Amino acid sequence: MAELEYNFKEIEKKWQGRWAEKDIFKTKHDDTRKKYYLLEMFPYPSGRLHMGHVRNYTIGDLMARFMTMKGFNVLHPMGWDSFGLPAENAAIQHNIPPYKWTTDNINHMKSQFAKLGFSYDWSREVATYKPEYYKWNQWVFVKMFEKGLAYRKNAPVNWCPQCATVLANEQVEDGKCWRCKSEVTQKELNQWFFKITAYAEDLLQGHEELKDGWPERVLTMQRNWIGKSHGLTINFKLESGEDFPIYTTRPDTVYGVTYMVIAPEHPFLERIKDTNVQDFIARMKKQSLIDRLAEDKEKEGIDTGIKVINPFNGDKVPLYVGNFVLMEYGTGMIMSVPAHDSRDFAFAKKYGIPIKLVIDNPASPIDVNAMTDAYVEDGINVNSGPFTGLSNREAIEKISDYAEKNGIGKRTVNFRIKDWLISRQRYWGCPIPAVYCDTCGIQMVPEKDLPVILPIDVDFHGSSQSPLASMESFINTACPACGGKARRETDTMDTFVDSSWYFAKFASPHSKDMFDDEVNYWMPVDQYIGGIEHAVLHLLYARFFNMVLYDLGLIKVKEPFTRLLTQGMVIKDGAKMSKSLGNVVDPDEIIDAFGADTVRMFMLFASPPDKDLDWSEKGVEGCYRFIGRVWRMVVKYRNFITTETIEHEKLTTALKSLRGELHRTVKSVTKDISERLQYNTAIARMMELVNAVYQCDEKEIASAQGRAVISEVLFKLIPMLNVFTPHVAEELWEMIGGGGFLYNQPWPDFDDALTAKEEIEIVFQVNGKIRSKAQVSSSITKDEMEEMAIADPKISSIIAGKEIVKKIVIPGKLVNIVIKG
RNA sequence: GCCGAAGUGGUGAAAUUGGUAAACACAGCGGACUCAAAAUCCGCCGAUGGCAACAUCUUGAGGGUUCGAGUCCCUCCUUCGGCACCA
Repeated sequence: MAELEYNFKEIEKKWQGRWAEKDIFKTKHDDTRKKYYLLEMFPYPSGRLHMGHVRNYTIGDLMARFMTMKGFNVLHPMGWDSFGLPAENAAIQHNIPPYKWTTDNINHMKSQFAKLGFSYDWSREVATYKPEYYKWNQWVFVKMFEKGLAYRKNAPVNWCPQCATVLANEQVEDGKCWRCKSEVTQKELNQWFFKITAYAEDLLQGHEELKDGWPERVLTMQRNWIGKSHGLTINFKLESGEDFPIYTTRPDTVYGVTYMVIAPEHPFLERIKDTNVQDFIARMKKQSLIDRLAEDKEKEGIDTGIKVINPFNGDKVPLYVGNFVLMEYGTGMIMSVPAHDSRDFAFAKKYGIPIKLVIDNPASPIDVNAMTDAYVEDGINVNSGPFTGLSNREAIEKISDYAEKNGIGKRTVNFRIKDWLISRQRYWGCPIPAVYCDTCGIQMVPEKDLPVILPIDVDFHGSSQSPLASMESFINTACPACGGKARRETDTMDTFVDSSWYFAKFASPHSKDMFDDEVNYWMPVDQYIGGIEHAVLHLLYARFFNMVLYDLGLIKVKEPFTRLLTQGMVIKDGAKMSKSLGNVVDPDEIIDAFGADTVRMFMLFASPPDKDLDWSEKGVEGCYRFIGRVWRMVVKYRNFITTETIEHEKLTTALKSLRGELHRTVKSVTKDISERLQYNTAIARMMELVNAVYQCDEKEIASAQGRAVISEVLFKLIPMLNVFTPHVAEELWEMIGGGGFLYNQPWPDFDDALTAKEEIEIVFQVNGKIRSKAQVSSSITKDEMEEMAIADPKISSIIAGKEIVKKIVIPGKLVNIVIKG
C-alpha cells in the first residue's frame, strides 16, 4: 500500500517534470478563443522568494488556471525587474559584479518558481537589465525628448544620502527614502524629468474607465496625489503697476485680504535690499523643505515693506515673506484672509496684522474683535462691495465672472502632482541616451546607435559612487550633431521607468521593434495583481507611460490594466514579515515540509486575497490534512469509477442529497472564484463536500448507483482542486483515469435543477424572535407555511389570546407572526 | 483637518438581495482504533443561568427605520492606510 500514500515530494516532481516536458503553459495567438491576459507584478530578483511573492503568484496562478479551464486563451507571463540598487550594494559589500549577482538571483528564483508549479509561459520571459529590453526605454526617452515630455532642469530635488541619489516625489514617504528609510534632504541639481503633469487631467479622467475594476482606495490615493483644485488667479498690483498674480480657491474672501505672503525662494525677492529681510530669506532657505513643512513648525515671516494693491477694493496691504509658502505650487505667492483661514489667522495674530470679516455666519453674527479662530464655514458675504449679501458659494462664481470680465483674474486649475524626476546617480540602471556637447548642447543618441550599452565589467573599489561617473571609456563620445568631442550622460533612469511598460513587452517579447501587432491582440491586461504599496508609484507611472505609448501610436488602449487586485500582506506575530523584525518564514522550508500544494492552499484559504493574511503553521497543517483527506477518499473509491448514468429519481435519499451537495459546491466554487474573488470560501465549500462524502454510508456508495454518484463527485471535485493544488489534482486525475493533462480539462459544470435541496428548514418567529423551527419539503407553499406556523405547538401557545397584527411569510425561509400585547 | 477601508467567538474567518449570526478551519475537550503513541475516523465546542428541556444575552458604543438589522440611516469611539501650511 506504500504507493498509495500521499507522497507530495514525488508527485510534485513528477508533474512539474511532465508540464515542462510537454511545454503545456506556452501561449499562442488563437482567434478561436477569447484572450485573457493575466499578470502579477514581476519581482525584483533580490535572491529568494518571500511569502509575499508566494501569495501574489499563487493568486495569479489560480486565476490563470481557472480562466484556461473556462476556455480562454490565457497569457500568463513572468519576468524580472532586474535593475536597482540592491545589486550595487551587493557589489560594494561583497565585490560581486551586479550583472552576475542579478543573473544568479534570477536563476535561483526561477528554480523556486518551478518548485511551486506556477503556470508561466517562460518563452516570453523579460528581464529589464538586458540591452534588448532597455534599448526601448532609451528609444521612448528620445521620442519623449522630441515632444518636450522629457526635459532637463535645475530644481530643488530630494536627495537620499544613503542611496547617494535623487528620488522622485512619489519615492519619498514621510520625509524618508522609500527603499532605505533614511532621511531625505533637499539639493539644487540639474536633473532629467518626465512631464507627467501634462497628463494630470488624463490620469484623473482615466479613473472613469477603471472605477469598476480597481479598488476604490487605489483610485482615491491616486486622486489625492494628483490633487486637482479649481480656483481663480487674481492679478494684484504693486504700487509700480507691476502684476502680482496669486492663486486662490476662495475668491469669495478677496475683500478680506489684509496681507500677502511670498515664498522665500521667489526670484521677485532679489530686488529687496533690506538686510533684515535678506537675512531672514537666507535663514529660511537653509532650512530644508521637509523641516519647514513639518506639521508643528511655527509659521515665520517678515514684512518686506512693499505694498500690494487689491484690484477689487483698492486696499494697500503689506507683503510678507513666509516660510510656509511653496514656490512650486500656484504662483509662489498668496493672498491672506485671516478672518477665514486658520493658518492666516494665526499668522495675523502673531504679527499684529488687522483681521477683516467678509463672510458672516447667518445663524449667529460674528464679532470680529472676539474671534479666537478663523470662520471657515459657509455664510453670507459682508463688506464685499457689490457682492455683499450673496451666499459665499454664489460669491465665488460671481467674483470669478467679474474678474474674468474685467481682466483682473482668470479661472485656473491647479494640480499638486509634480513632474517625475527620473535621473539617478547610480550605475545599475538604464543609461539615459543623452550626450553633452560644448558646441551643440544637449543631444540625443540617434536611433541607429541605440542601445547605449551599460558596461558590465565594472569595478566598484568598495566605493558607493557610481563607477560610470569616472569611466572615461563610457563617457567620451562624439557629438551626434557636429562630430566633435562630447560627453555622455552618466546618470541612469529610475527603475520605475523599466517597469512602466514591461506588461506590453510580454505580449510581443521577440519583436525586432519595441512591439509587433501581438501587443494589441493581448493588451490591455485583463487582470493585474500586486501590492497596494504601488498605488501612487508603479500604478501611476505605468498608466502615464502607457498614455505616452498610446499617443505615439504604439498601443491602442489608453488604460493598461482593466482590473486590479491588490493583495494583502503576509503577517506574522502582528507585523509584516521582514528581515529586520526577524519574523520571516522561508517558503522553501515550508515547501520541503508540506509541499507546494499545501503552501498554495494555505495562502488561499487563510483569508480573502485583498486582506492581510496571518501566518500560522497550524493553519498550514490543517490544509495538509485536508489534502490528505481528499487523497484517502479518492484512493478508497477509485475502484468504483464507472461510466454508468445516474437515474436521479431512483437514487436513495442519501445519494440524492450527496449529489445535490456536489452540484451546489460546483455552483458556489465557480461563483466564488469568478465573481467574488473569495477563494477562502471556495475552499470551505469543497471541504464541506468532502465531509459529506465521509458522512455518507460506504455501503450506499458501493451500490451500483452509489458508484455512479461517487464517480460524478470525483470527476467534478478533482478538476476544481486543480486551480488550488494542481500537482495532487493531476495525480488524482490520473488515478481515476481522467486522461490528458487536467490543466487542459474544462471547468466542471453543474445542473441548476439539482442544486435545490429537497428538504429545508424553516423558522417560525413571533415579533421577529425565533420561537420554533421545522423541516419541510422545499416545494411547500406560502399558505402551507403559514398554516404550519399557526399549528406549531410552541407558536400557538405564545399567540394564544393575542391579537395577530400581521403575518409575514418569506418562501423557503420563515414565517413571522406579529402580535399585539 | 480631508479622503478611504475596517471593527463579528479563545484564533483565522463566514453570513451572496434586509430574513435561522458564527459556515469552513485552527486551538481546546471527549470517544473509537492502538500494548502505547503518532496518524486516522467520529462527536462536542459564542456568553450567562440551569442536571436538563430551555431561557436570556451577543456582531466597537448609543440612537433610528423595519414585522425583522452584522447588513440601511444618524451620532460617536477605536484601529489601519493615503494626502496634508497645496493657498
